[in-house]
Amino acid sequence: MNTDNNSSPCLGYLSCFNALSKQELDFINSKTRHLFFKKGETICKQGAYAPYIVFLTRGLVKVYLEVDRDKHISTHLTKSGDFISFSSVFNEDAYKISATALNDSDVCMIDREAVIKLLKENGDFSYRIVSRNCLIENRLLSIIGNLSHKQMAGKLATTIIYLNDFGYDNIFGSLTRKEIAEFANISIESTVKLLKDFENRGILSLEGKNITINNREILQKISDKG
Amino acid sequence: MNTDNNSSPCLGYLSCFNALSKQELDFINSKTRHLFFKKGETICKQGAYAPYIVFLTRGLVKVYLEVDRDKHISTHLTKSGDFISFSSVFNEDAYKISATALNDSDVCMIDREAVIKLLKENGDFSYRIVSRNCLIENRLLSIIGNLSHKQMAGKLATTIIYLNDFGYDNIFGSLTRKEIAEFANISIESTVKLLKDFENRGILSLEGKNITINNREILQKISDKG
DNA sequence: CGCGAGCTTGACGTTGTTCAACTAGAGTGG
DNA sequence: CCACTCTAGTTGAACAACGTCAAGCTCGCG
Repeated sequence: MNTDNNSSPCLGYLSCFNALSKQELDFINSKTRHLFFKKGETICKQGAYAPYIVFLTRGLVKVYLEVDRDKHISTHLTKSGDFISFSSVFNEDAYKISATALNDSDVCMIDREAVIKLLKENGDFSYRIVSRNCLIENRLLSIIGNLSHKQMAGKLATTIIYLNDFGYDNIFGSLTRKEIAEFANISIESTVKLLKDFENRGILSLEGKNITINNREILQKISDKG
Repeated sequence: MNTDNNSSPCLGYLSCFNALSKQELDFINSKTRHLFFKKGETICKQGAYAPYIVFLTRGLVKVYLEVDRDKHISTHLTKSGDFISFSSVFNEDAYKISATALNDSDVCMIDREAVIKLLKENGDFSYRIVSRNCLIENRLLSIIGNLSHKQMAGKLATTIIYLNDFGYDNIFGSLTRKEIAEFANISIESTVKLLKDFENRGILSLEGKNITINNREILQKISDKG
């Protein structure tokens, strides 16, 4: 982990921050620290003191819950231009989630008090935050739907579609089988077996880490019906 | 379902709405419809067009996902003074969840455009909404944690603690076994058997619908360790 | 060339759902 | 006031799904 203290206005061009005036942007930039994380490094640790709101400007990050010492479940990916942890910072002083860099990443740590001040003063800014948080809520609800009734094949199909559509170049190259399993919330072994099964049925192709979807419709059907 | 069109300022004394000026309150009240729902009636239907933000002023409501024709999973309860559906209404025009009255309930249906207007204009109001949404997000994360790794006993214990601590008088009197099962996300039969098991171990007492916790510590331990 | 992490495979046991049957109580109509 | 029915609750047995274990494989890297 490396500290880089130039306060370039890296937030300026990004949607939520568009609502800010030049003055407000300067203010928030003065309260921001810019950090670099190498692939594999932990950016947020669930349970740790959380004085910052974390924002990703470059890279790829997985966000996950640590439900037990060795049991993780990934909820979503984050790419440049989105918050890694927003709500974690609000109601209590601890991160509710952990986040790890899947690729080298640049991150802004923004002082939470500064964000709170802006939220209270700038309605347009907070409106955008509310709207963005609602998207996350939808995502979490859909995860709950998946976990609660789908069986393995459906969970994995849903996961592959999510990852594939996330819009990051060669996403599967950045993920191990274990990480895919943690998104699908099934065991590594089941993940491997099912991937092979999908391949045998012509639904997708495996080539090392890479996964190519050949029959999107069937995959979607498996995802839908559980 | 019964319409009651007097526009009493029923929102005035409630936390999020405290941020509003007299003028803003009048405005929001003029955009609000007051409805009565009998026990058992559906207040929101997942997938339906959602032009209103729904707010509960009296009663008890369960909020749940319909993951399949006959498979429901309850995410949380709502009592007077909280929103039933807030985020559902934001990003897309459909409710992401369903809600049913467990007891007779009074509800406000607030025009979403009016709320959006206030969010943009009143930073203090939107700040409170952001903060409240973060609580929901935490709740959803904890549900994901439960679903993803706990086994039956842990799920049920967690559920009983949640329901018991919700702070509604004689809560279990308002819930069927099926509804408890839908909170715990296990089958009705397993719910019944486990409840009896807990009773045999002296952890709780069953008397008809009523459930009394006798040994909170053990229940908490079962909930924690899964 | 050898080591280790990640990956793959099959066998086995556990968990929890499903099914089927039965009971209790609440509401209904004769 | 008593059968009758319908729903909610209860119980046990059988089965399927899935995780765990154990073993072997492969590939990249020192």
